[in-house]
Amino acid sequence: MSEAIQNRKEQILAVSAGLFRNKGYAVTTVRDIAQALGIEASSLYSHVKSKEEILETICFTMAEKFLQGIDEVNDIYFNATEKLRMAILNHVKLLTNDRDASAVFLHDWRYLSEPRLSEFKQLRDRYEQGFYQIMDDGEKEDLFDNVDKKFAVLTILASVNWVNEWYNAEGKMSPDEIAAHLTHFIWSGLRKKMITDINYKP
Amino acid sequence: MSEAIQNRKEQILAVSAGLFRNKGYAVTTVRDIAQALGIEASSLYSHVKSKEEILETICFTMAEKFLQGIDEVNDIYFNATEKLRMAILNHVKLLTNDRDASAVFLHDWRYLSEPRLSEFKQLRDRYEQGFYQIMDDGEKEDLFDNVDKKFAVLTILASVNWVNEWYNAEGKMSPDEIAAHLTHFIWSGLRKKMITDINYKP
DNA sequence: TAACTTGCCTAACAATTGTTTGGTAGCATT
DNA sequence: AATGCTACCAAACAATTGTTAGGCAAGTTA
Repeated sequence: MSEAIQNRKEQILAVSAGLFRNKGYAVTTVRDIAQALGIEASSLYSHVKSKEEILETICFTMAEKFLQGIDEVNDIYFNATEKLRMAILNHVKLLTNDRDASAVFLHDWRYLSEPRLSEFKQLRDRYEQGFYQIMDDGEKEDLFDNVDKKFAVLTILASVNWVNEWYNAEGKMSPDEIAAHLTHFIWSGLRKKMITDINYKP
Repeated sequence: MSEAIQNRKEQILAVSAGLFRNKGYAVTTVRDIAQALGIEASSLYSHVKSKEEILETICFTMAEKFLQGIDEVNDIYFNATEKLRMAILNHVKLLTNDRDASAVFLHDWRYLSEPRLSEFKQLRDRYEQGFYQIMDDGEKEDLFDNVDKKFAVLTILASVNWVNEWYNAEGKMSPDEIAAHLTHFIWSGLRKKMITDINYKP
């Protein structure tokens, strides 16, 4: 029960995440997973309760990481500029560190069944809420142009999530560079124009 | 063969797109589709060759619409500012006009099988290429800050595609307003700062 | 050495999948 | 009135799905 299983279980999770990302959860069979591990399908059930348990574990593990990140950012940093920068950095780092699990987190959660599905959505909302928090701060600090906050948050999340689709570990951009670019790009769309432009340091 | 079938076929496509969007192509069964139409599963095959033919039709029909839009924009307008504005407007309008088919176009194309899958990817690339074209124009016109063009295109597409996830027909934002906001947001991240800021009209 | 546990196996299962076959009632055309 | 076509249906199909049952060889513990 101790280490051997734990390792095997993590293997199963990693391999499954890879398959889910490439083919999608729904069309990945337990036989696919087993084959990728060099064992028979039924052997999986020594380590895992069901196919869906695999999905759950991946989704909720990633959700916790994302949440922990945004909570830390909102705790540690004091102004909205820093917060936004660090929130984006955290997001991009999580995305690029484990692309497989991230893709499952972003796409395949919809195949969870109740009540886990609702729980997951709540976590997602809480994460989104963390970004609203930053927007509120920025507004109080009078940093922003007249922006629709909901619109801004959704567009920010869209840009950062899409990184998962095109990021290439061998590409010329490091996660930090990507985050910096994104932050610059997004910040340009948010911040007060003309006056603050002069003080703006990229 | 003439109108009745044509209408029925369009019904099938519309209903299928809705189901694909809500549940995903892979977990939508032909029995689901049939039930939504009030007929039996086998009856579908009087109108449609296979389940995948439905997916193909939806994906390629939308692909053509998107492509036609970007081609027109690049033909008709002369400067990059206008082109970008109109390309985004076109994209948002297509997305909001048929949310179901758009969602299938964005997400479920991956379930196409070869050779259609490769053909589809080509069309997608051509569409992306249309945006690169605009970036090239903008560079020649010296409108842009020092931006990584690939990065810019991907981020633009990310922002506009995400509209499909949260757009609500009953919401307070019209497609035109969304497009205008997005254009403003994106343009802020691209254009030359300070100097052009003064001339910028939102 | 004996007893247990672990991690895998073969074989089978019930359910669900997309699709095919053959038929039929209603309609339009001749 | 006879013919043919259209849009549907009931029934069945072969394949694939997630999962379970029972067993067995290896290693661990007593």
